[in-house]
Amino acid sequence: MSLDGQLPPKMRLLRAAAELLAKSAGAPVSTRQITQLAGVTAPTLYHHFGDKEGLFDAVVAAGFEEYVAGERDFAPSGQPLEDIRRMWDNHVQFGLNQPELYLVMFGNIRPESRPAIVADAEALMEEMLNKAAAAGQLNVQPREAARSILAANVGVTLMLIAEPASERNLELSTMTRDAMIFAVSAEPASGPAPGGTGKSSVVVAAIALNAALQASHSDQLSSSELKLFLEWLHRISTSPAG
Amino acid sequence: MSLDGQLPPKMRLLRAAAELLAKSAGAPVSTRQITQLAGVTAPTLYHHFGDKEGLFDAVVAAGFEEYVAGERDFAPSGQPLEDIRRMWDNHVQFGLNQPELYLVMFGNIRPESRPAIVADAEALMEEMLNKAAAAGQLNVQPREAARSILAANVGVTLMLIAEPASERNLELSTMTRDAMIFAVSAEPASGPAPGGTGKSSVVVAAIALNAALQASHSDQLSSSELKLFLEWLHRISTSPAG
DNA sequence: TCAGTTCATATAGCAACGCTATAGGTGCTA
DNA sequence: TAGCACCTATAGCGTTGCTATATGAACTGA
Repeated sequence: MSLDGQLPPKMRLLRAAAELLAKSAGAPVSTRQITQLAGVTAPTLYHHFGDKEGLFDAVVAAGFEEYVAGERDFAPSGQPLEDIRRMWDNHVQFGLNQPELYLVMFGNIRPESRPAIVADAEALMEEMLNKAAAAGQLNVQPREAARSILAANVGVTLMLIAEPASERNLELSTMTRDAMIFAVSAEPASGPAPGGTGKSSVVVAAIALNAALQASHSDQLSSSELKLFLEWLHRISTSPAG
Repeated sequence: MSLDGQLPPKMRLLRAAAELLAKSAGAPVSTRQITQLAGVTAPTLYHHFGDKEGLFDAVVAAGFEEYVAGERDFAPSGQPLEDIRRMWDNHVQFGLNQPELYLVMFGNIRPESRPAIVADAEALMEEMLNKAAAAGQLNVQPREAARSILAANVGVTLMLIAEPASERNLELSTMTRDAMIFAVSAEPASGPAPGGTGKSSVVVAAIALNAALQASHSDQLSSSELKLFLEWLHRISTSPAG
């Protein structure tokens, strides 16, 4: 029940802290747990890391190496915005794979004291956005874009971590991701714009849906279902009190 | 040095906790501090609130009242999306005005345990988005839109709180805000949804009708008919591509 | 070779923490 | 007046982060 291999105590402390942090389902990890698992006593921890936070910072630094490695671990696709998309997804996945570590890294917010890790992550994203800017694909400054995208990325990841694993819906991530990337990109808008000048009445909405259904050929309903659906739609849209 | 007015101990505890929380610049607040300021002893706290977290939850509940009041404290502009914008700004301002309280409310993330406050805030935003949907101004489900917008809103607010007050740049907020609102909106002049996956007018119309039906109480269909009708409507409005 | 110095670890314990077993006081109802 | 429910206090438990002090090991210079 101890990590007393040949490694020096400093390493054993780091590994013990990381391991306990990963296993502790949100519960706080005590220095006594850590030192016991590492097979050392309290003063050793404070000799090497100053205090508990110093140890955690060191663990975070190691975690950040892994994070950065993940963020770089794919060949540039040649499309910077596509790479940003992958960075986003990697960020979310990192958070979901190691939620405790992620919370220490990005969730441990204190007023007026910015974790260094956030600045690093921003720099990483800004670097990638610079390529997009160089390719004329950005309509805002890379730094502002990076801050904005990262803020949303962290917000989404925190939300997903807070949800029960069974209810997690990654569509929240992809939707927010594409919204942010689209907003900073300079791609010329193309395609038809849906018309939605309707008022809030049920009747108007039903009529609009009716017209839209007639025009398109949606196959979400079978023909018999569609027939009945249209009949009800008609009944609603001819309702006197909308 | 104590809040021992005529108020009952329960109230004094609540006020003491709120006051210490507001003043403690990020530092943790102990139960001993709270009980001393309130002029009571430890068991009183645990009698009324169960444990420390229960007391904090009560403080948060009071804070949430204030938050909700702020979110509703403006006359509806008639333009739901403009109201969403104001909700966003109010959210950020609330966080910057009371960072400690905000961090307890939205920053205290633990894996797999969602703060009730988040669900409430989502419901609040979803309510507003329903109006936008009813007006045909949304191209995604109000619930998904609310989750996405709120996630980004929280992320931005946390980032701003973490920054030194002198460096805070609210443009981060407005930029992210407009990006999110634009992404979920179906405004004609605005172009298609991000990524080129524009929703067809059928989907927009179906979402609008759905919202309108929820809002009104049309009796044109029987309850069993309505149930099936809504199910089909859902199938249409979640269709991957019109 | 050996005293002097530095580094690294252990023993033991402090103050503060969240929390509680137990008991006493208060005010209401019967 | 008796009984009961509610509320608060005394005192203290176990755990927390951290440290004053001491001991051993390794290196250094004469």
